[in-house]
Amino acid sequence: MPANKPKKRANLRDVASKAGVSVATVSRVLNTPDIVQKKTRARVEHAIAALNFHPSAAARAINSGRTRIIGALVPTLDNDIFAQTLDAIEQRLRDFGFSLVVATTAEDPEVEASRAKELIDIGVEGLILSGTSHSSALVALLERTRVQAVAISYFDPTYRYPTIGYDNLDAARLAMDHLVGLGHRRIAVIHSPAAHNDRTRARIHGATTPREDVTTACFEAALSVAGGCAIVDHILRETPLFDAFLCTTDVLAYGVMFELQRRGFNVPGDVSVMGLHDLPSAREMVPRLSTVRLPARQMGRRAAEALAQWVEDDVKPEPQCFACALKDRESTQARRR
Amino acid sequence: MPANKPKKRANLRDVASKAGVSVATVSRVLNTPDIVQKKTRARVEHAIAALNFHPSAAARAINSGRTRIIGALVPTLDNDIFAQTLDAIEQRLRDFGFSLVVATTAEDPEVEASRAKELIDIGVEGLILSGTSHSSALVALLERTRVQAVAISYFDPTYRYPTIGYDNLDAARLAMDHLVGLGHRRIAVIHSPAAHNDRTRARIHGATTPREDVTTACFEAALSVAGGCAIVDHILRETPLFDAFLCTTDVLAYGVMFELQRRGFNVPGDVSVMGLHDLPSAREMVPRLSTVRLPARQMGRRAAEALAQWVEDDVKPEPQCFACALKDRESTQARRR
DNA sequence: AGGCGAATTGTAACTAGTTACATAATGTGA
DNA sequence: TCACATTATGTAACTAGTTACAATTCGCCT
Repeated sequence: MPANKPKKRANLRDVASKAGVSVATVSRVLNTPDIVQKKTRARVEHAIAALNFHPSAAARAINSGRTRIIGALVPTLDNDIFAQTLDAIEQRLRDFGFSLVVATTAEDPEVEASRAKELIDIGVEGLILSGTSHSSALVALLERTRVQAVAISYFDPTYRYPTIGYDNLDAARLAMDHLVGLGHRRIAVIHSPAAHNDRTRARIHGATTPREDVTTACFEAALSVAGGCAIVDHILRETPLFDAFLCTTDVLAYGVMFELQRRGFNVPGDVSVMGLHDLPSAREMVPRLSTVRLPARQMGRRAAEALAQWVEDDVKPEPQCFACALKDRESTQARRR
Repeated sequence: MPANKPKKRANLRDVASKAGVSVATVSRVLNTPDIVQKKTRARVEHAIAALNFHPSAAARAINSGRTRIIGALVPTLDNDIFAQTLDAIEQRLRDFGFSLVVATTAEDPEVEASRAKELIDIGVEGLILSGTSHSSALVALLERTRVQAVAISYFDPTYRYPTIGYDNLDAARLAMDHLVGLGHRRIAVIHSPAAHNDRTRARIHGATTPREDVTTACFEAALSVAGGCAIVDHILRETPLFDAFLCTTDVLAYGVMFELQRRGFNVPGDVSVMGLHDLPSAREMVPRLSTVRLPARQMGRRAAEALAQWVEDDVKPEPQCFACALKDRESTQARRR
């Protein structure tokens, strides 16, 4: 068989020789078409089409030193806790001409560091991290590569990277204030695994700040609706019913509420349930879930634009704390006398 | 002020001269360290550390012609319909050494085509599409650039790109069979916007295939839990209660069920509700949602590995259809006589 | 017709790596 | 101690673009 054409992708030189012009002219047609004479341009464009030419992003990146890619490291894509934030990030990054690469960390700092390394290896110009619990390897890596990073879902103005988030402790306290204000005294705090998760720890902290006459008991559940169901099952096996359940995330609150209802308890008649996040369905369920609204979309938007501007114009963003808001709905009510 | 150091990122040449070796040696230390003498290697590594050197991904890509990036185009990240699939894709791609770039299309083929263009411009080696409704611009683009693509969430072995999904029509029919088998005769089909969405249309089609004695009425709702609530509100305003609601996605079923319950209807006592997807919380809610399980994770895994192998070894994957399974739970029951 | 300046286009040197091939250094056996 | 094979390293030419600068072309005015 005769050597069949290697069918290699055409490059700029191929186009230039086909069109009978120099590489510079082709490059101009690509980048500043208006400074090229119409006739020449047409010839080049014809050659481009004929050769099926597509410029190589890598070669461009090598010259500009820019990839216009931002990476986001999130614990998991498996539930919708990050959905709205990621959606907002992706859309806002686009406004600035950046693309988003996503990697999941499974809530493990070592995994996170290695994912970060991979992202940097593919050339991301900035990273969006979740929270502030990161391995020293990650910090060293960012230091070394001078890749910019912002941390979301947490607020700590003293942190080495700008944090763009909300006050988790305060959000939980807001929820607890509400429950205590309704007269509840024995409150179960249901939280997701707290290891390596400063956001969860802050929420637990906010929920368990000692208060007169109030007793709290913490229970760790798997971060899923099923996890919320399971922990209720566990609790009811061991303990008399609490006055109220404070869940550090809506996902758990869903499970808790479902399981309580399944067992015949009336929410909020027999027991109040609070969530934290205000996922889209929280206000649609029955009863509508009382929760603390986290500014997920706002935060995503702001983090995206802050990072984009940092990368683009080298203006380090200020840390920013968005307010959380109590959403008093139907899953909580005053304690029965 | 004296010319401050440009602080440019060090490159391979800098490292070479600092270590007193050639660029080839530095490259070897990076890629095949074992063929470099220990002493030399140590010297180079020291220089690398001293200069804070990190190889440029772009320069590597230019040589290998590889970026090891795969792009995924999904309608939205806003709800959790794609969460599990994306999670599975991301994880499986990692096994093959690929990263995932995500872009959202807002269910609009024109937007999709332009996002695809952007992804290809940043150098993705393959694309994961949702369904088979795509603009001719997108098809032409893929043709031109010879970027491989697989389509998920749909099965059509005749489609120009390999489809790795499930039979939407059949899934809906499965649900309808179940409802009809339970004796329901007046059935409302609640679906998300069908424009440009072959998956939704196939489901509607499957749900509305004429059957003796059965009447169906279709209602389009916004794709959200709130959309499901709103459509129930609308329906109850106009029409006597249906025997059953068949929702073409669990997200809508959640809303439908919540709103029915809120209005005092007993599900499934007064009316049955079926979903389609089997999202993680479907089996946890009260009553547990009867639905048809879509193989979201499996499909994501398979799509990722199929595309990875296609890109890597040039073996075009076979279309693949995963089975859907009826999940008969508590939100459906036989029609009251 | 010659000169000037603006508009186009071309040449070649960059960007930051990889790698084929050549060369140098070392080790081993006769 | 020489021959030969290994092993280690260097040189320079690649990859695919961008761009500073030089050269050419063209129109227009005198």
